[in-house]
Amino acid sequence: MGGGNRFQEPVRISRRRQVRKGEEENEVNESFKSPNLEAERRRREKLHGRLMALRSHVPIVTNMTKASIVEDSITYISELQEEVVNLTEKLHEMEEAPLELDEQQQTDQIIKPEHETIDLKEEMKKLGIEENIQLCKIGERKLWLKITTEKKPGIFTKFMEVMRFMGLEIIDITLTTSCGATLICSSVQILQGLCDGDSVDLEQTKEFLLEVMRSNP
Amino acid sequence: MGGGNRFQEPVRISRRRQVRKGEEENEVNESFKSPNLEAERRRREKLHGRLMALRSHVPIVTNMTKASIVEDSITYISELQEEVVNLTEKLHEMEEAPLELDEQQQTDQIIKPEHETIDLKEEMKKLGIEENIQLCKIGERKLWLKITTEKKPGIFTKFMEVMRFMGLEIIDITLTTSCGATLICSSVQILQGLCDGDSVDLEQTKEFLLEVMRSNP
DNA sequence: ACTAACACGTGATGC
DNA sequence: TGCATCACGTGTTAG
Repeated sequence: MGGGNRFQEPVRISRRRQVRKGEEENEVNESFKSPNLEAERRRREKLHGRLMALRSHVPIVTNMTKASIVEDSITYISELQEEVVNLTEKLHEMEEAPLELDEQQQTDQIIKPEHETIDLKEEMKKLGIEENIQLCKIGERKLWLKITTEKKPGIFTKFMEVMRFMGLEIIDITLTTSCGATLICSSVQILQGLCDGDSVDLEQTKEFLLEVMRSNP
Repeated sequence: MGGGNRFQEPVRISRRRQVRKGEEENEVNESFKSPNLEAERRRREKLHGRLMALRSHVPIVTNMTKASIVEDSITYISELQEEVVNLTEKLHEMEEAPLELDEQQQTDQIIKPEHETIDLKEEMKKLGIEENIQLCKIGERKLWLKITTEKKPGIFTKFMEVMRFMGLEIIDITLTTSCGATLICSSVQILQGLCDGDSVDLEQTKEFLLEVMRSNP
């Protein structure tokens, strides 16, 4: 792209002093003829301004030249259009399936209730999920715990009962079921017992929980 | 917007036969001077083509005039940009929380843990929390529900029992206690009953839940 | 020297 | 009659 690139600055002073000849006239005119001279100027300015405005709306400009501005704006419009299409697609997908998950098997399970849960435990082990309990002391009288286990109908209720039995008050809790497995995260407040002086016997608590969770309802 | 609108068709035959005068020359030239005449023509054609292409990319065109084309393209770009912003916003909202909450009072309350539990119910009412249940159908056999209520020891267990009784399987759930109030958000799968042909009686379900939650343990 | 891009003034063309 | 827009050819400037 050679050549004088930058927009040429307006001149305004009639630098062209030319002679015009009418069809049958012959004499030389220094005079000024142009009924629409000013109008044309306004038109040019207008277009120029519009182009500059357009340029300001386009993030990437390869060249300051008029044609390039228009060209870049075209490509930009195309990009925007495609982006809009993609976003709407994604959004519609999301509306149908609010949870991300592993896509496939997940949604199949959730959307079609169908036959429930034959061989949950095996499915879980196939997928590499194992029964697991983690405990963590996060405060003087506070615990955080994570439980992964197979999905059983009464598991959550049982968990709540155990918690109450152990004198643990639920501060907050989240439960998620997926692929025949259940994940529970919760932080609890220690109300009574279980507090051996200053410390809590985490290992013992963990074993107890594990045992209870494993026993069938 | 008066004036010759439609693009003027190219003329190509030099219809202007003018006399040019050099700075100090005076004689009349019929001759052809134009080193860059053809180049200029190509440039014009180029810009023209780009403008037409731009016009073809913009759905709404108020006028065929050059300035209008550029102007319309600007507004179109703005619309597209805004749309993109809106879509991304919506998408992000969806990723974080599948459904909107009431915002305000909620977050304000949740942030301050402070002193525990004297006059729970009164405190809740002071802060403007009222027992509230929202239900929302988010799929063929799926419900989303939000419950705000006062903090009661057995409320969560009771909730689980009620869910099981109603044939609702917990897909996921979060519980948060704060300032003597409890917030429960959950999405559930409808296993049995409650499904009246295609639709679910949300209002009835809601009333039932409300009643159960209000009754003391 | 050569090319590319610009602003200018002009005649023409519809409204 | 104006008025707005166009294409054209040109002089000019910068790479």
